[in-house]
Amino acid sequence: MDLTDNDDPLDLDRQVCFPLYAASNLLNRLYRPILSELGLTYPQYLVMLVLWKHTPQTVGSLGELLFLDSGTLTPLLKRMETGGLITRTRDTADERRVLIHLTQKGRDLRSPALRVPEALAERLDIDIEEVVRLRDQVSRLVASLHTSSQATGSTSTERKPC
Amino acid sequence: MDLTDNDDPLDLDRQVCFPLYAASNLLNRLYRPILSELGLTYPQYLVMLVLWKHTPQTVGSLGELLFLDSGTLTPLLKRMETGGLITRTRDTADERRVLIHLTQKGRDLRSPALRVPEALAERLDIDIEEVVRLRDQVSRLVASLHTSSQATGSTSTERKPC
DNA sequence: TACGGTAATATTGTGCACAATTAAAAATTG
DNA sequence: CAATTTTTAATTGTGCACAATATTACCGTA
Repeated sequence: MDLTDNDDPLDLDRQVCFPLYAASNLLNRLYRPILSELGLTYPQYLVMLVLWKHTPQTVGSLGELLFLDSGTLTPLLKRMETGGLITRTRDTADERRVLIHLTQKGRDLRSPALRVPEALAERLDIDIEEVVRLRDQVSRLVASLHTSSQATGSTSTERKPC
Repeated sequence: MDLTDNDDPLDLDRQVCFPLYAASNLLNRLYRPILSELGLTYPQYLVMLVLWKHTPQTVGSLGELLFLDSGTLTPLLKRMETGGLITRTRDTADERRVLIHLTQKGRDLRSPALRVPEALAERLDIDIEEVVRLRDQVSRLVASLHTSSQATGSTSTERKPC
């Protein structure tokens, strides 16, 4: 039953990526009914988190912060524009850029969204200390993944399986 | 700069779910070119991991192991059948079930797939100890998410934000 | 001031992921 | 055994996620 007591590199229990994949799916499933009351999907909620912090953003700046590209963001932002949460306008100073601004409706959504974290917490059942550790460890992985996706070369000697 | 030095519950850096979401996307992006050489996507690779371990499976048993439902698996398995990796046949003993068997081509794919973990490891740059800790912590989260998605009631007093 | 190169966004096509619904077979129960 | 309920998978419709490509705008230089 020990997860490490196994020498098959293709055993599901030895995979690092599968728990991350499963956790992401399960969390999305948990968020869905909560966010649907606000008329948001999870990636749309992430865009709102960024915009509530600092406006305007461009498609590119959102993509850097959320690790998404225009192929994902452009249609997503169009749906949010249709929903009346944001505006998409070409930057007159640089016509290549598209500026994303919040509408009043988008700003007003922040207040009810403040209850989202606790609504989610009600559906979970984990020690808060462990969650903070988990967050910081996954964040380090994300940072590592982000840099390794840019530079193919590596300097470390210690490597790891996934 | 401290991630915890912040009292805004809607700050992106305080989210637990966002790093998991980002890590899942980034890992999938990393797997893609490696698995495409085998003609697999990441969820298809997970199905193969299960089938290489034990055959046959049903749509339901695969769904339980991978936390996916028939809406995702049915079209995915049809593509794998079209690709010649598996067969889908109704269970004669219980006509509701669909049995998933490996074809010879599917079995033969295991040998080249043995190199997938190391191919992925080459593109990462993390200490192996930390990865094992991460895997076990995320696995506990997945277990917790799995149970909390079934039973709405909870007994713990300590809750956590996300 | 054309022009080659680069940067930012949009488009296209494929494959998930899921809620909600449907369909059919099996199990249960009166 | 007939009616009801449950189980299993498929279908439908929406929204990501991404690679590859296209489009348009900026930028530098000769």
